Parts: sequence; structure tokens; C-alpha cells
Amino acid sequence: MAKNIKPRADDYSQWYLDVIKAAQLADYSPVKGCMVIRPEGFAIWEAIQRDLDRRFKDTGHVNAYFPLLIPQSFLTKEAEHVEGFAMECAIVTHTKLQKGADGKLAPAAPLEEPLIIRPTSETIIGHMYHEWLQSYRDLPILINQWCNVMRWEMRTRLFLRTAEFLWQEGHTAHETAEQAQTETLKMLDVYAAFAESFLAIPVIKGAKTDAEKFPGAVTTYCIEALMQDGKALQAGTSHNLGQNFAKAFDIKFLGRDQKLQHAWTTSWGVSTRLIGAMIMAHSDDEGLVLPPKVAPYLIAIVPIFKSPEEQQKVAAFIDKLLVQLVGEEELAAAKARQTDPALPRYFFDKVTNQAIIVDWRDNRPGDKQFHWEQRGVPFRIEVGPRDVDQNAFVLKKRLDRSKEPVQLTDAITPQWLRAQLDTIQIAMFEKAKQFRDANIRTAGSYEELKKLTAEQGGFIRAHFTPSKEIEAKIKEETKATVRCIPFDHNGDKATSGKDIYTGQETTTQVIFAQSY
RNA sequence: CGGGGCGUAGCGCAGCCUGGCUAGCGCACCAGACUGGGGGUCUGGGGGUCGCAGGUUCAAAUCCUGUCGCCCCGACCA
Repeated sequence: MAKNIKPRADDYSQWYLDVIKAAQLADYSPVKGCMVIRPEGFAIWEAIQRDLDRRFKDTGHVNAYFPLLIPQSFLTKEAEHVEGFAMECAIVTHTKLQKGADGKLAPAAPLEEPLIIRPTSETIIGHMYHEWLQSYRDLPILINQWCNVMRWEMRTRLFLRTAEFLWQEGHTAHETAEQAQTETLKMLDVYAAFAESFLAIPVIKGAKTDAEKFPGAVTTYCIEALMQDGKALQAGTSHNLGQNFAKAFDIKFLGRDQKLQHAWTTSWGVSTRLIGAMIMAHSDDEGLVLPPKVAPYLIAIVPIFKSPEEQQKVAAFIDKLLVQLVGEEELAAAKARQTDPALPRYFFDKVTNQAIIVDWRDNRPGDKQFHWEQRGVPFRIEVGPRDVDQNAFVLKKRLDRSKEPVQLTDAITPQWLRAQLDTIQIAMFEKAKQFRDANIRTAGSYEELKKLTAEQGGFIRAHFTPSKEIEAKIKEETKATVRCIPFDHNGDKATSGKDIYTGQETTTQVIFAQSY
């Protein structure tokens, strides 16, 4: 039992914060709502960036960078957009601090036009696309940027909703509506594939209702994930912006038909919220559980010894094991690297920056077990004198907390480790998927929806015709919202049925859930 | 912005109601010893303007007033 982590069943919210704290992923900052991402947490973000960025490049996108500050007037150019974001904007109004008569520093030199700290970059990027775009030959524009954004949320939670957060935002411009739609759905697929294969989080793809869509979008698509407490989390969005922003920012080009016309744009993004999703999807009462593809440390080796002689014997064996897993060269390189000698790191994969760490700190072995377990390291290897005598080590799996002795034969190779990691990666996805699937229920009536949200949570499928007014009413009464209109799920086709609220016949099925 | 809770060592807390001796405890930290296969034991040690500002009092962590901040719940949130 982890003594510093509250069990999920007692207080899920506290459990989540305890897991983050125990794994040292993040910390509160002096500014309310802002978060410090610590090295262990940032390594996860780096892994996400690395893999996603590859996927963006593979689909033809390039990276660029646009400024943090946006003229206030830009925000007002798209009506829905300003309405959606005005309430949570941070505004820069002055350029310097000066000592006043009372000796205290106060803002001086007010700006002529206040600047907004970007809550998202459609407006400034729209402005630039206006400047850059002339002809259909310039299209498509396929740009992504990795950056921070700021949304002054009333209430924040580490990773899930912070005032400032890191994300990527793709912004593309196309010649035709069809191309923009293809792009929007393509990126939704990229997100879904990434969430499932890299983060091992099963997601449902679908469209948002008008009530839930991005301010200024024609259609918003999303991937929705289910957390262990039965609440939904929007893990990524892809927006077809139609010509809304093109019109607001005058993004025009001369077409093949020799006519000046507005471009069709899209935007899509995922954020550090994914880290929160990953924590909540996989971790247990013992702490963080990381999918192998995300983990900065793949194995933590815990040596067991009493005397210096035993230490030497164990160290020699660990070196032998390391040579088989990372090679002679890396073993020597690691020793030359001169990091903390008590915690030497050996790169298993330099491309993904994933390492094996050996814990030589002068602590009890039990401490070390808890230490690495709480940090979600997929495997721990225990090596003591008894193991060395039998030419073996003890392999402990974080996922199911099992342990088994393994002989150190020629079979212990990088391929062996990769196979082990793949098995865990798949098992984690399957486990999460089983949980998710077991928590998809169908409501045949509004009463049933009320009952299910109150008693069971999870995703609730129902026949329903989206309507802002009715959705607001349902939200008020059940705290549940339409998470999405799913494309299709487990092969079950949307068949006609009675709208749970109005009773009218409809072919539209939606997924309701309480969400983060 | 509304409701609730809380500011005392790095962290977690007791003490406050009913003012009074040198402000305590646990964890963490440092030194040493015994230890070592899932959070060990002992000894010694360092660390505090009790959130801040006023007030009452012989005397304030404790009472009063004000103020600042944080956390949780709600409203809000592509």
C-alpha cells in the first residue's frame, strides 16, 4: 500500500493529485492556476511531442512559430470566436513598471492597443495567411506550431485545465471545402491513432454538437476518452473552420477559375491535458503507470547487497546484463557521462531518449521499489547475490505488479526487451479498452439517462437530436453533456429510434457523459 | 463571483475554544552505527519573524479588526 497516495475509491480527485505529486510530474506555481512541469513530467511531454511531430511531418506539415501577443482587435474579427474566448483572456496593457509616489512599483506607459496573450492562434495566423496567400498555387498551407497558450480559467486542475498550458496547434488553408474537410478528418485520425497506439488510451471519434463546438468553427470533431471514475475527457479536437476565419481575416486567393475567393481553413490541437488523460486512464492506487512508449525510464534496476563483496558481485552481473541490453559502447559512454554516480542512466534508445537506470543510492531496497513503482517505470529488475548465483534476475512488471525470475541467457537482448515492452503496451491498451467498453451503456429514455449518469457514469449512448436549449437543460439536470456524435462504434450502425427527450423519431445517436 | 476549509520548519499536522514556562509532533534532511530480497532500528544534529498589518492585554500562535493567499465544491470552461 502506498502511504502517500489516497486510494481511488476514497477520493478520486485527491488520488489524481497524489499520483502527480508522488511521481514528481508537476507542482503548483506562485501564480494561481499555473503549473510547473517538473523534469519527470516534461519528459512525458517530450515523448508526446516527438511522436506526434513525426506524425505531423508524415502527413505533410511543417512547423513554424507565431507570437505570444495578439492585437486585441484581432480577436473581435470573428464574432463567435470573440464570444467564446473573451471571458478568459489575459490582457497586456502596459509596457513598464515605475516607482510611484508611494515608492511602490506600478504599471506605466499604457499601450495604445492592448495585447491579448494568445488563448489560441487562429486570429494571428489568419492575419499572416492573408499576407502570404495569393494564388491557388500557394495552397495548401500546412503549418503546425508547438507553443504555450493562456486561458484564464476560473478553476484549474493540474494538467487537465491550467491557466497556461503547452500544446500544438495546426492551422491549414485549402483551395476547396472538400480538401479542408479531408484535412480535418485526417488529423482527427492522426490524433486517434496516436492516443491509442502511443498513450494506450482508447478513444471515440465523433463530431461535436453546435453547443459544444469551437467558437468560430463550422464543425468540430473530437476524440473522447473515458477516465477510471467514469468521467469523459476531450483528448483532442480538429476543427473545420470553413470560410469563417478566411472571411474575417480576408484570406483570399486567385483560383484556377481566375476568380478571387476565400480559402477554406482548419485548425487542430492537443495539449498537455493528454498527460492528465494518460495518468487517469492507466494509473492505480500504487501510483503512476506509464505506457512503455511514453516512459523515460524503461527499467529501474535495484541491486541487493550487504557487504562490499556482494556489491561487487552484483555490480558485475548488472554490467553483464547492461552489455546485453544496451551494448558495450553505451555502457562505457554512460560511465564517462558522469551523471549522478548513484543513479547511472544507460540509453536503450537514443532516438526516443529512453533509458535504463540503476539505483545505487544508499537506501533500503524497499524504498527503491516504491520509488520507481510510483514513477510508473514499466519494469523493475532486482538483482541480489542469490540471483547472481543462479545467473538470473527478478523481473517485476509495473502493470500487474507481478514478478518472475529470468535466466540471463543469450536470449536477453534488445529485441527481448522490445518484445516485453510491446506486450505491456498492448496489454495496457486492452485493459483500458475493456474498462471503456464495459462502461458504455445505452439509455432508451431520459429517465434512464438520468439514472445512468447518477448511478453509473461512463459513456451513455442515446438517440437524440442536438439542440442548444435541450442540451443546456439536460446539463443542468444531469451534469452530463453530449460528448460527441460518434462516427461509428464497434460496428453498431446508427439506426432510427426515439429521441430520449422529445420522443420524436431520429437516426442521430449521441454519447452523453459527465466530463472534465 | 457564491459556499466550505486552511495558512505554525521543506512537507503533513497538533497547539487556538479556556491567552502564561524555552512553540511541539511525524515525515523529510545532515552525521554516525547497526542493517539491507517491498517504506528498518538506534543515537546525535540543523532548520520557525506561528501568512501579513493593526488592536486589546502585564503577557498573543491563541482574543478582536482588517488584509493577502491557497485548496475543495459550485458557477464558468473548444
